[in-house]
Amino acid sequence: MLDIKFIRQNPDAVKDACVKKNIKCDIDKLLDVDQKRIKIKQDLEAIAAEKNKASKAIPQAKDQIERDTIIKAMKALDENVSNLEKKLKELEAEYEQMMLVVPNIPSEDSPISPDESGNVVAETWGEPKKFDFPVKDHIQLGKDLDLIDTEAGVKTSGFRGYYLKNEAVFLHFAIFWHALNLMREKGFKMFVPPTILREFALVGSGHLPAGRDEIYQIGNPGKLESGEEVKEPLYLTGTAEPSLLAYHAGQILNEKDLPIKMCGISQCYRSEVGSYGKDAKGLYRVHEFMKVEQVLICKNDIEESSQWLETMREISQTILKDLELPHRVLSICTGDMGAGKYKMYDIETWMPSRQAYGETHSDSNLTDWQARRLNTRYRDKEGNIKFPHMLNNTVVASPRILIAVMENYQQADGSIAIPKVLQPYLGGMTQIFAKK
RNA sequence: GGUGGGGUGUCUGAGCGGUUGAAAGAGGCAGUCUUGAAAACUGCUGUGGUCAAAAGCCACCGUGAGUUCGAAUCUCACCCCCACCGCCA
Repeated sequence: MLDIKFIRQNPDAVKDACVKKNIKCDIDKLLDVDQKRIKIKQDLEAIAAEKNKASKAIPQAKDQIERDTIIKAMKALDENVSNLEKKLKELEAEYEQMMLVVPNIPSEDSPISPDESGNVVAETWGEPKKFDFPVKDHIQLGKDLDLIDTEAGVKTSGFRGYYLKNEAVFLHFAIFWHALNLMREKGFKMFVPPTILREFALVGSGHLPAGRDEIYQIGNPGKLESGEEVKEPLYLTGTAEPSLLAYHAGQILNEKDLPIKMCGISQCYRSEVGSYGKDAKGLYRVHEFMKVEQVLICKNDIEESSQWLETMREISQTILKDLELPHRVLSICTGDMGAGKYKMYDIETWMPSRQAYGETHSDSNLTDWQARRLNTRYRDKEGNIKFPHMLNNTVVASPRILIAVMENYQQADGSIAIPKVLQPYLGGMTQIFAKK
């Protein structure tokens, strides 16, 4: 969410952001609704002030007659109130709905383009390996070495279901262990956050209302006295980011406690309704996976948060470098970055079967856009209350990262070598062979 | 799932129809004293809106609705927390 005062003063900058981000949002209408609601609020406040004054006079009234006169006057004041209140309620609802859609202003250095074709390669690390034998994809490797079973997965859990098996299970957790250790060294507070979330957390992070289709909703049945069922909507989150950020929702933090560096490991759920045809095979696009996520809350200082965006990108690249996986960094263009973002990088890791880089990480600075939604604030040294900047980035997500590991580490004999850094987590295992 | 007790500011905690935006204490900030510190004493210390700012005004005591001239206080529903019982990884 942007500051309404900012929108009032800079309507053109906001409209420009809508165009660059390819987001439909009628700023003129928003400002019109804003003005109307302010006007009604002022009228109601004037009435409330009169009523308060009269109300205070009642206990001082010297007799019943005087009291009745005042009460009569107050009732007269009430005449228009319910009408105005009804109107205000409608306007407020409309206003809030619109405010949730207004995008953040993208950074000056973000590439401008309506879609992902405008993303720019910012950095490349490592050379895609040349194989002197025909490469298999992770699906084939997974079958041959009995590591992945998608047929059974689909049987039990439907489209995009999968089982990880045997050494793949250990590989999966070895990667997470390695990631968690790195994050602890970097000074992050560690969390296993909840994945069943209330609406406000997802509205706060910006995943709602825009991403409603992407998110699984579950019911929390309760019963009214009448026997009617009521449900508070609950959602399965697609990332630890909302639960980590919402941890501080509604709080006023102290500047000396910033930055707050949080790291969460959680299961992640994505309905993927918008991508039925895409990546239908294998582990690339699945409905549930596990992810280590990093989140950071820092001062409202664009230079500082911009620096943290780079630092968080480096942390993620450290994991990929440890795993010796070739990868590249994309500077994401305005049309591909999402409404709340100021600046965004994706990291893509080389996947031999695709003969291409595939997205494995996503690093974003949302400045104060989320903090305003979550009402997370801090008091600076001068005592001013401000909204902090918030950032998030993938540390590592599996099984997607296993695609890169399995495919890049496959050997001529059909086995898979274990990356050196992971071997200690696997009891010194160096290679995965086909089972007899 | 059942029964009982609760949700008040940074925290503890009082208030249970009308000068209560809210006692008291703790904490925090500033000052006096002190070589310095501690102690003691004095003062200040919620958020948001109107609003860019001051004064004024308005709103906020878990959330939402209601009763009333007037609600932190009464009614209803919901959410959450605590205790005990039941069930359970």
